[in-house]
Amino acid sequence: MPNESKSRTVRKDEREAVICTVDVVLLTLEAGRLRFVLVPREAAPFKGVAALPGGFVHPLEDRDVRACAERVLKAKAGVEGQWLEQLSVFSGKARDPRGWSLSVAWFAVVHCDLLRATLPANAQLRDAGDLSGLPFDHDDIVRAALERLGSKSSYSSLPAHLCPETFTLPQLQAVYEAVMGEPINKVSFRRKMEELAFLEPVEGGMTRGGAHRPAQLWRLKEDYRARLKLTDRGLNSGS
Amino acid sequence: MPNESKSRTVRKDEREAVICTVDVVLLTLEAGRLRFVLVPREAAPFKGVAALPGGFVHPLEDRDVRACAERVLKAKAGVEGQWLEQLSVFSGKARDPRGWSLSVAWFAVVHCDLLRATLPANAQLRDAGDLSGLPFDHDDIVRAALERLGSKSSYSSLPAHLCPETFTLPQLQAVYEAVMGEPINKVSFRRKMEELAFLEPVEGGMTRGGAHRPAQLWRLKEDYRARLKLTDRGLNSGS
DNA sequence: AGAATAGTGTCTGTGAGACATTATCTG
DNA sequence: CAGATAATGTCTCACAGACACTATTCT
Repeated sequence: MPNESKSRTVRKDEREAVICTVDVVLLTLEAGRLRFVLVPREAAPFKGVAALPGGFVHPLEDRDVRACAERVLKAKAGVEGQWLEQLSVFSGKARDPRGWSLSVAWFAVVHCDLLRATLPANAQLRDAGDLSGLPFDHDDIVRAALERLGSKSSYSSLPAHLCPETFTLPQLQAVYEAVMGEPINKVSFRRKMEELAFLEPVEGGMTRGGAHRPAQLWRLKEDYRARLKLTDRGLNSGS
Repeated sequence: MPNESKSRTVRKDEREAVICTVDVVLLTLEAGRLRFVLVPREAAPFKGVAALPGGFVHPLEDRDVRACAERVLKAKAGVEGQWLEQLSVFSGKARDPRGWSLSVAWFAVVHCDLLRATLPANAQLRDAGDLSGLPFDHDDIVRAALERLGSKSSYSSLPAHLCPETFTLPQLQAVYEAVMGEPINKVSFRRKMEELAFLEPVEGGMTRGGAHRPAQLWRLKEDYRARLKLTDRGLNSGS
């Protein structure tokens, strides 16, 4: 950390300044497809272009970069987010025409109903397969987020945050399959869910289902719900 | 990214500035024990205190934060490092008495002979179990590095970088065990190594061993040696 | 020969996937 | 009752660990 070589001191002139920002890949699952949020940029560069929700780090307002990401998420996408996890830092001279920049990239996950309820009108949901036309290195950031999502999902409670409050096991399985991009064995899936034990059954089947046997409803156990605050266990620590 | 809320613009006064730094946890294995490098801080705060090798991000010199970490590693520990991987960002107002700071933490790995050869005289190797007296939040950073090391090791080629150029399988197994903190089944270990296929045998056994059967020497295949440049696959991307 | 460690062959239990069967709804 | 999907029981195969045995050196 702050160990300055003695020949130089902290200079604050334009050329030395580091532009510190945060970018969030906010993912959701809608109609079985992964999508992420883009909002039009309010200022130059790339003014008006659809970009990841992001913003400068504000030392006076933000307790740390996590708080900064939460603030940006709330301001740009109107969402609190149910899962927020640090991805990686993207940095360098080339990525931002204004100069040398450092962006702490995050990835977040919400259920699409929650998202739709508060998403600003000018925001768009882009299909995860389409990374065309993104400004800066936002395509790289989205790719990193998708990769992380895939690798983190088998098996954590993460994908359950793409579901509504309550859900059936077949629904949840479909989400896992969408996120990991491959079919899962039904029996194995159920065994795994039971073993991991972060689900609890809800009273009352799924009566209004259709012409078939109703399914049991489940929800995340209490401990696994308040993700935003408690994330950052395991690999990713720090804020 | 850079989407500034319209009520404020980038102000460069002291209170708004973000202190951008890099800190590296440089790990090695010596006499079967994990150790990490500490160097005395050259300037206030904590002048003279043993701290992680670190320094300010220099936009004029550093291509990106990875290059910055490499520069710091070279300057403070005299080492090029064989594995360098982004850990996480540590940030906030409290961690540095000078003000709101953002440190990109890295973890690096070297063989102890290489390290000892160029380590500055004022540096020290601290046992991984001893996190006492570290300045800033360096104890948190080291903890994160150790956790990452443990979780990333089973089974990647990472621990092999804690070995000399050539090594025997029993030696390598001991390294894995030290890093993961638990004994490994010999047969499983060998099966795994063969399956992962990043090792190749070296001509000539380990004749001068002792009163027992000599062991085959192995080394990392070409592709797995130049780690510094190629890392950042899988989870951690960006720089 | 005996001690010590390297390296290999084989057995077994665990767990994941495939498949089949039973259960429960609607029309 | 037929059709549809949920839920569960069971078989098999792959794999990881345990154990035992063989191999090769030095004293």
